[in-house]
Amino acid sequence: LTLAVAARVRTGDEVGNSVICAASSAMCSAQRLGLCEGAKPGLSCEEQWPEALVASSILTIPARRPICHRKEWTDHVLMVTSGWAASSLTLQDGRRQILSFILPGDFVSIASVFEPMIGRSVDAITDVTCRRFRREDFKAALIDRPELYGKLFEIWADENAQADQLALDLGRRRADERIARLIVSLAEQAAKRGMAQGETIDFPLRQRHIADATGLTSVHVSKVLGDLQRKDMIDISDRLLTILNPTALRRLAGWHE
Amino acid sequence: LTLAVAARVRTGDEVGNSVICAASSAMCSAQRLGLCEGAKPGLSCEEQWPEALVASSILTIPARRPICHRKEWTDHVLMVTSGWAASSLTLQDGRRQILSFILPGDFVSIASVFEPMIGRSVDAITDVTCRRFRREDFKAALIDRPELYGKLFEIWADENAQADQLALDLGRRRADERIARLIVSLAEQAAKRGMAQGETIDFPLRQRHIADATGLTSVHVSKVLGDLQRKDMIDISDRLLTILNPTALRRLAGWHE
DNA sequence: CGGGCAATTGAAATACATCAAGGCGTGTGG
DNA sequence: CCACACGCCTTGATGTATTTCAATTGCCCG
Repeated sequence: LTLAVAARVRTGDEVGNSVICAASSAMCSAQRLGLCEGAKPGLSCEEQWPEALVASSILTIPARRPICHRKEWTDHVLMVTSGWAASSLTLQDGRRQILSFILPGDFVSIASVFEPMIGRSVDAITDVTCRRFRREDFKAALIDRPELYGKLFEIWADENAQADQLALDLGRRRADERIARLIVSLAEQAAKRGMAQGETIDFPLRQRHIADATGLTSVHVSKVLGDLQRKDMIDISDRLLTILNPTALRRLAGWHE
Repeated sequence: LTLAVAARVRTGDEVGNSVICAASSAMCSAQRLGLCEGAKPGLSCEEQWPEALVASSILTIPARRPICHRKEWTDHVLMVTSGWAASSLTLQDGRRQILSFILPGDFVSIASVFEPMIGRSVDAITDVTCRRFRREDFKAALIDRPELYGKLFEIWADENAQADQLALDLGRRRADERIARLIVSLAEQAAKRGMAQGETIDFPLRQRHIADATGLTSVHVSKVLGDLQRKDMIDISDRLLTILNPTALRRLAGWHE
C-alpha cells in the first residue's frame, strides 16, 4: 500500500480551481471511495488503495461515440474522470430512454464492480476520459479494505433511489415538471463536484438528450425550454446553463430538500 | 446450524400442489437463498440457515393496509410468504407510481438487508403474510455463509434490471404495450413460483393497480384492457387472468426471451 | 336495503407527438 | 475563402393518445 493514489481522479477539473474532496454530505463516487486526489489530507480522501489500482490505465472516448454496449462483457470497471456521458436503453425501433447522466467522478456502471455485463449502453456526450480498473484488482482491493463495501453499497443505494424517482417522474409528472427536475438535479450534481460557478454550469446536453432522458420529443423539449426561458426561470446559451430563479424552478420540480 | 429451516417459506401455497424448489433458471428470492421448504433434498433448497433465522416471527397484514412506509426505519427484513403487495412512491397531490409488485417468495425490500430505510412505501393488495427476520441475524448469517452474498447480489441486480426496463416502458412505450408487458411479466413471475395453471393465474390486481404501475389512469386501463379482451388476447374474470394468445401478447409486449 | 368501490362507456378537453418549413451555426471539401 | 451539407433549434399547423368529466351499472358488505 502506498500513497501513490494521489492525483488519481481530479473531479471537476474541467472547471478548474474547484473545491476537491471537501467534506460534503453527498459527494461523487470517487470522493466517497477515496479515489480522488489527496490534495487535502485529513479530509475524506486520505485513504490508500493498493498499487494494482494505481497502475490502472486511461481511456479516451470522443464525443458521440459509445463507451460500452448493453450486452458487452468486460473485465474492467470504468470511472469517468472528465466529460459527460449518458447511460441508456434502446428499443428496436429506435425509441431511446436515458437512465442517467454520468459526470466526472461517477462509475460508468457501479454494477460492473461485481458483474461482467452492465445491461445498459453508455455513450459519450462530450469527449470523455475514463480510468480503467481491472475488476479483479478492484475486488481484491475491496477484500483488503472491507469497510469500502459499505461505501460502495451506499453509492449503489443512491443510484437505486434515483432510479425510483425516475420512474415516478416518467410515470406521473408533466413535461415541464420533468424538465425542471432534470435541470435542478444536474445543477446539484455539478455543484457537488465543484463544477458550478454560482448558479451557472457547463451544459453540454443537446435537447435530444433532455428529450431522451425525460421521455419526450426534442420538439416538445424545445417548446417547454422556451417557456422556462421566457418566464426567466433559466437561461441556456453558449453551452452554459444558468438558473435565474432557483425558487420557482425548485417549486415546479417539486424539490424538497 | 440445523435443518429446522424446513417449511420456512412455501412459495405458491395459495395455489396448492405446486412444484416447490424445482431447479429453475430464475427463481424467487426465497428459492435462490435456500429459504424455502426443503421438500426435495438434492435440489437447490437443501441449504441450512442458522437457528436465529428460524426463530423469526410471522406478520399478517390485511388487504389494502400499509406494510411499511417510505421513511420508516426498521430493524427487520421482511419476506412475503403469501399474498400480493405493491411497492410505490407517491407525490403530495396523490399521483402514485407503483415500482414493483411483490409476490410470495420476494423480499419486501432487498435493500433492507443492509439499510434501515427502504425508501418506498409497500402496501398489501390481498391479505399478506410475511416472515420477519432481524436484520442483525440476517447479516450474521451472511457472514457465516459468504457465498450467499453473491446470490443476494444477483437478486438485487435483477431488481435493478427490472427498474431500468420500467423506466424504458414508462418513458417510451404506448399504453397497450405497457399493459401487455405488465401482464406477461406477472404471468412469468407467477409461473416461476408454481402459481400458474397453464396460462391462467390468480389475479388480485384492481385496474387501479395496473394504472398506477403503468403510469396511466384507471379509465384508460379499462379501455385498453377491454380492447385486449375483445381481440381475444387475454381474459380477466373472477380475479383470474388467462392469456388466450401468448404469441400475440408477447409480440405486443416486445418480449424477447 | 343502502352505500361505497370497481368497472364501463361516451363526450369533451388537453398534453404531447408528428409533420413541415425556415434559420442559424459549424465543419468540410472544393 | 466560399459553397454547401448537416445537425440543431425554433415555430406553427395538425393529429392523436391519453386524461378528465360525467353518468350508469353491478357488486360486495355491512
